[in-house]
Amino acid sequence: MATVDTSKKQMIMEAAAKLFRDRGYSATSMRDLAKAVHLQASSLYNHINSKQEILKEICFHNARHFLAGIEQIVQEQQDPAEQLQALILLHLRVATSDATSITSFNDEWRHLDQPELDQFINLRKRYEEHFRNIIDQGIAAGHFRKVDPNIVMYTILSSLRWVYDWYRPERADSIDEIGEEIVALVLNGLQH
Amino acid sequence: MATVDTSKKQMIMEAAAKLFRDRGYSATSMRDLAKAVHLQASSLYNHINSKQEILKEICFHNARHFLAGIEQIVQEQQDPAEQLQALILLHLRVATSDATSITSFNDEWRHLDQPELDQFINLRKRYEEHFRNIIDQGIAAGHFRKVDPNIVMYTILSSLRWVYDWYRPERADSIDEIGEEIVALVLNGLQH
DNA sequence: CCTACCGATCGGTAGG
DNA sequence: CCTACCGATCGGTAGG
Repeated sequence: MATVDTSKKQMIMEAAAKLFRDRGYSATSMRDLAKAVHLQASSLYNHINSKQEILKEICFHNARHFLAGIEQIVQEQQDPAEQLQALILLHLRVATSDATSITSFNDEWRHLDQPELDQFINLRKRYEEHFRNIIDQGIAAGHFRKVDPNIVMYTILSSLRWVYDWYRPERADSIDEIGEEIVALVLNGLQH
Repeated sequence: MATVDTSKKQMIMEAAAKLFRDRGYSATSMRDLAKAVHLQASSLYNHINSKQEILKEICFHNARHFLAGIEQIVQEQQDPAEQLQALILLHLRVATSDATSITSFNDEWRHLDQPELDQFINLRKRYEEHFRNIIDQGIAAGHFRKVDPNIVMYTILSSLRWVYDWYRPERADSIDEIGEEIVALVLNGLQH
């Protein structure tokens, strides 16, 4: 007995991610969420402990995913240009497998309470340091032009972020084609 | 008599933009806003009509600003590469002159009620059509590689969007230097 | 998993 | 510009 419980929690988590993405954390009420999974608001608390807890799980699940991904890339790939390409594909792969949750992760983390807020920001900083290192090494090795690593990093990260809001699986272009275009744009630029 | 009223409303609007940026529209209460301008919540309503109205003014002020800007660029500049460069500088100029309001414009417009929500989305569409036209013409004239105009547009728009969150006037780099780096990155790419 | 309900807070109004 | 207050809604609990 008591085996479907985890899947019910999963359903709640996914409905919450969708609502957080569409309306934001603050504008989503527990009654909205309850309605989405056909429960009374009070019944949600048999599966989750609080609204904050849902946000925490979404944010840290994705943060760990990205951090583990970039650490693997840094270990496996040697060439900075290849690392950068793998990084872009990592973002796109995560985006397509878990698009709703990642938008909450991107936009709603600021509603985390302390101390989780600081913990989250630290995970993000660790990720960004890896990212900057890749660019620094690309410059040092002469593969990249002498650019500001911060500007390049934020330009790439934000262009990938947009894909989550914008990409719809029904579209003709596969996500790989979009990835290749972004990689080409960043590496080779727009001009002939 | 009654002359300082407009400046008091301005103070409220600016405080609201800052709060909307930092906490989001829904998580900002009228009591928060009142405290920021040293009033009682009820006294706000001598200067503004509703919380929605504040959001409306912020969103449409910026939307009109961008639309007018791109229409002027399209008329004045001939070369697509120059138009693109002028467009990037437009975004950065708006960002530095009105950084807080623009973040609300970017992130909080979804909390607009109807029919303003649809009106806003239409303004945005008109802006994006101009943007795509510039890229299309650049490709047709042979100035740009054969890229997906949508991907290029969103990559550029989102990389500029990030600057608002990230740029602090105290920093060493001037906004023009950042702009030049982004223009160079988009036009020439990262690789040697 | 539900009914019934809690104290707190919300956007906004009445009236001066 | 304030005091006093409205009905609605919030996240969450008690108890079964």
